[in-house]
Amino acid sequence: MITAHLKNLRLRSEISSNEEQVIRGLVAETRRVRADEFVVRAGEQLNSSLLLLDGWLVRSKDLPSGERQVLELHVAGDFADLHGFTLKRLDHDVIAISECTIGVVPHDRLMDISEHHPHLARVYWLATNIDAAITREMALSLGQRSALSRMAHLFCELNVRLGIVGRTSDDSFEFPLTQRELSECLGLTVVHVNRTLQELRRMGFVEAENRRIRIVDKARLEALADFDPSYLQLYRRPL
Amino acid sequence: MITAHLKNLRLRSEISSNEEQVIRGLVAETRRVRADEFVVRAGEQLNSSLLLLDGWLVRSKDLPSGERQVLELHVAGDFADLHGFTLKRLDHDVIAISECTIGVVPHDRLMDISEHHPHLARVYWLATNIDAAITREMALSLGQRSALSRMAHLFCELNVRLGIVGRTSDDSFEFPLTQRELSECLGLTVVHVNRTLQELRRMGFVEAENRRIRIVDKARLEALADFDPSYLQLYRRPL
DNA sequence: CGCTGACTTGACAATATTCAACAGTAGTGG
DNA sequence: CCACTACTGTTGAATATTGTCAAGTCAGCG
Repeated sequence: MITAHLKNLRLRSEISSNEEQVIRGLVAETRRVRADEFVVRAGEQLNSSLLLLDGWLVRSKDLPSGERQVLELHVAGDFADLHGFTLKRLDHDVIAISECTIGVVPHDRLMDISEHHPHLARVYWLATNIDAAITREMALSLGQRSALSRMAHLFCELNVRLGIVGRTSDDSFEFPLTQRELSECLGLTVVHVNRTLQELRRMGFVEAENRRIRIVDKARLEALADFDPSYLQLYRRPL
Repeated sequence: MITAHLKNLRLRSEISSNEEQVIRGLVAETRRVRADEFVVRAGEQLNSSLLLLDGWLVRSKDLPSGERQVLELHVAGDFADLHGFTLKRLDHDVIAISECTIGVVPHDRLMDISEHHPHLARVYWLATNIDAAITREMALSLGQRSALSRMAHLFCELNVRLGIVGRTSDDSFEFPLTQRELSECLGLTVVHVNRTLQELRRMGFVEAENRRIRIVDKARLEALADFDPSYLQLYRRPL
């Protein structure tokens, strides 16, 4: 299960077999959570971080008025709150979208990496920085892209990220979000998401049914989305 | 000049005098850049990071169609691209808004911290994570807040961040952005920013003239913005 | 069978954008 | 010193995009 996580790391930098052993020793226990469960609440004091082994999580923030914005979607292999190691209290909630299997990583094991494995510490620093890059791209979407382009962009990104961890087949992937949840990702209302999704279908760019997205015309979808995956840092670098 | 930077760090965690010496030795050279100059371009290979000593910088991304979104505003004391140390290529540009003084920090000095000063390495990891939290709050603004509330929120945030580094007096601060640049921060058109700013003035919440913002009614501005500064992590924690 | 939640549709309203124009200011160069 | 240019801020009118409200279908489930 942790292989998805290793794929993510190895795509971006060299991991020695010794480091692999350290990584394999990170998870102290495995938790199973149900859909819609709050996994971490904003402001709560943390002493462990969560490695998502299977399922979907979101980071989200609420306004007092009740509106919710999803700031990042997490899939298998992602560290959902590695930034909690230094922040100690998150500024956002972490909520399960589907049933999830989560590896609990105590902060003292991350502290051990920080103290004794500087290269691996940089690998994980990089991981939080890639995370931030994904959030920046989302902010660009929210600020500048139209509803149609925004939705297209999200599907393109997920197709790449799920591909890395072997969760796609032929540009299609499981997508457990309801249209309400999707609307919270895109900063739109449910009604408008419904219409936008229909438009993407009508144009023949995607199919969406049975909690599954299939990208039918990838080239045109990417053009519509202005999708350039370089923000995902899909290459190996020395650290 | 580096004292602003130290204030930012010390607000969030303990810095020993030995660590302070290391920090004071980070800047290899000082650069001066003019307003509107591109300081870093997206995709460019990096071997140093930039500590902003004075002036204003932005991180921004462009769409092929020419729209620009500012993803973060940087003021004195901020590391503008510390994440470049691990990323090696940024996903965004860094552009000077005003004339700036910038400390150039070679990556080999950061590497030295990573290898030999694990606590300080965590302090800087924390810094990039706080940065990401600021971006998340901006994404929340872009996705869920109205134009009026979004603008109010930005002013509240800047008032706090500038206050930390001693750049405010009595809830007022220099604000060198044009309305066009402000519109790129807020994901709005210039015309709409003009009207929104007038509305904030008309309501008696802020004054804005001569490249300066004065917050007149802070309590009501913060209420309008739903401003809760906890995402800025304004407390000292053990690391 | 009657709920409930997810998805869908239509009519209408609000928010923000576009386009066009003009005033004021600062800087440039003759 | 003045004409010229360019940029910034401002305003009005028309338009587009997205949101709101209300209602209805459909499937799954106790």
